[in-house]
This record gives sequence, structure tokens and C-alpha cells, in this order.
Amino acid sequence: MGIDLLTVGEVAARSGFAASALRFYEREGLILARRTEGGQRRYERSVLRRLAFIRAAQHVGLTLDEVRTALSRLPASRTPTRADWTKISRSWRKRLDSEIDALVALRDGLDSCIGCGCLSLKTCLLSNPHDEAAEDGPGAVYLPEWLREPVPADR
Amino acid sequence: MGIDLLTVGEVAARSGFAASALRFYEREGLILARRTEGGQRRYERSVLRRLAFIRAAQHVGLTLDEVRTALSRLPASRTPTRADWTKISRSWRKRLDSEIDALVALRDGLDSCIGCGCLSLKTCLLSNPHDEAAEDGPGAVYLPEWLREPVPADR
DNA sequence: CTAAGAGTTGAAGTTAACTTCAAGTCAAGA
DNA sequence: TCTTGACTTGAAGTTAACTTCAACTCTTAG
Repeated sequence: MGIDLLTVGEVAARSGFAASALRFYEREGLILARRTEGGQRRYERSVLRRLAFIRAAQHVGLTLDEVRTALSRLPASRTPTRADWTKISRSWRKRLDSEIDALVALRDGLDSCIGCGCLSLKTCLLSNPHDEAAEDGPGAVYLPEWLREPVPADR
Repeated sequence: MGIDLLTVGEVAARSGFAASALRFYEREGLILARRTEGGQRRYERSVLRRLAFIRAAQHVGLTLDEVRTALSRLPASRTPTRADWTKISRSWRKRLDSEIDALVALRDGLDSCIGCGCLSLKTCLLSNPHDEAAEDGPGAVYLPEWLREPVPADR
């Protein structure tokens, strides 16, 4: 019954991360732990917020490397405030927006393109009334970048 | 100048996949190639459509394993028609929709939650007027599954 | 015919993000 | 005090999806 510090098992249970992941994150410098005299880890409660941040960041698509960078912008001297956390997660909004945009573009592209069965959005869009003879031209502006590249015409 | 069959280099250039990836896909049973007398690969043009499918599927978030399964539903006896391709990619729509939904939920969740700095959407939402004493209750219905799980209260 | 660029192979390497293992050591309730 | 479950470590293993390597062999323009 930790009045203040949590064992690795408690943190694992409350954060949803496996204990092995917590050790891994510690080695990677994402979280910290004190030690008992016997060498066991004891976590401050604030690690839970840090872990919640990590989980959310991963779902936004950040790598652990990016998470480490983001976390390093937190003040080391004092316990981070709400404002501190808010600041570093604001940037997710942009990232989420563009991820959503890309997926929506793909979905809508499929709507119009799968109908013709060609599976080449580029060709599809090139063959529509707007651009007539754009053999290797700019392609449709609203497509995500990866769709504008190589997809060739078939047969 | 292949009148009909393409070399691995040509397919690489036209598909955007590295030659090593094409060899890999062949080993994995995702694509096929004939051989010259000397043992070099020669691809039919239809492999380009197959590769376009693979690329798109990956961006929808399918693993190669799932792609292989999807491709195995194509008719082996004849060259796949538009309808064949259409059929197997229709299912992406659902997947894309739910991916988009999850990201939008996260984005909107962040909008309301980052403001308070708690980084625990669950707690945040539990503290709103609708559910009062739901300590470990169902949580908000519109959140993606992964957000409803472990995120603990802090401090 | 020949040079050289393109292609071939199996095996091993890469990266991210962890997990598993073996062989112990700690902590704490009865 | 003792027992037992929780915890410790470094090293090695895992999975996906490829890439890189070394040492050859083909193909083809000239």
C-alpha cells in the first residue's frame, strides 16, 4: 500500500503498460524511477501522466524518439503544470488534421475510383474533364502525396 | 524494349517499389514472374495493377498478410476484371471510415481535454455533467476503444 | 564478339518497440 | 522468521517489411 510511491507492478496495472515496457522506457530515458535500498523501482505518481502522454502520442503516430523529444521540452526543475502539457500536445492537432485529411482524400478517391476498377487514382483523375492531356503533370491537388507518385497505367 | 514482358528494373521504375521489394513480394507469394532461359524475371503488365493494389492497401493499413489474403480471392484462372478488383477493395471503405472516426474522436477529444491539461480524456469526460459517479463506468461512447482502457487519474 | 550495365541467389543485416528468459534478490504478511 | 509473490539484471529473441551484401551470370548495344 504505497502512500506515495508506486511499484512497477502498480504502475503497470494503472497505466496499462507491461512492466517490461516500463523498464524499456526507463532505459530509453522516457520515464524515471527512484530505487529502494534493495534496488527495486519506486515511481512517483506523476509518471502516470507521463505514460498517459506517451500512450496518446503513440496513437497520434509519434515514434518514441519524437515522444522523447517532446518530453524533453518539459521543465525538468519543477513538476509540469497543465500549461506545460497543453503546450507540447497542441502540435498534435496539426498532425491529426493532416492525417485525417489524407485518409478522407483516400476514401473519397476510392469512392470515385473503385467504381471504375482501375485502382489508379491518378489515371482516374487525369481522365476526368478537368485535366486533359497531363501525361505526367501535377495530378489532382487534393490527393495525399503518396498517391501522386508512381501508380502507372495498366494494359 | 519489352513488347509485352517487363524486366524487374522496369517494374521497379513504373511501380515505385524497389527491386528488392519485388523479389520479396514474389517470395511471399504476392506477385508472380516468369523467367527467361537465363533465369531472369519477366513480368506481365498485370503485375502493375497488383502492385498498385498492394501500395494502396498498405496505405489503408493492411499488413502484407492481409494483402495476400485479399489477393488470394482474385480468380486464378483468368485475368481479374474491374469487378474483381472492385469487390476486394470495397471493404476498405469500412476500415477507412472507422480509422477516420477514431482520429476525429481523438482530435476533438484533445480539443476539449488538452485545454484542461489533464491528458486523461476519460477522467475529463467523466467529470462532465452527464455521468456523475461513474468511477469505472462505461466512459463516453464516442471515444475510440484504446482511449477507454487504462488511462488512470493522476495526483 | 564483347564490355558493362542489369539481373541472380541465399544469407545476413536493419529498425522499432518491445518481450522473454534464466538465474537470482527483495519485501512483507502470517 | 519464513515463505512466496514481486522484482532485478543483461542478453537474446520477436515481428514486419524490407535492404544490403558478395559473388556471380545475363542480355544487349555497338
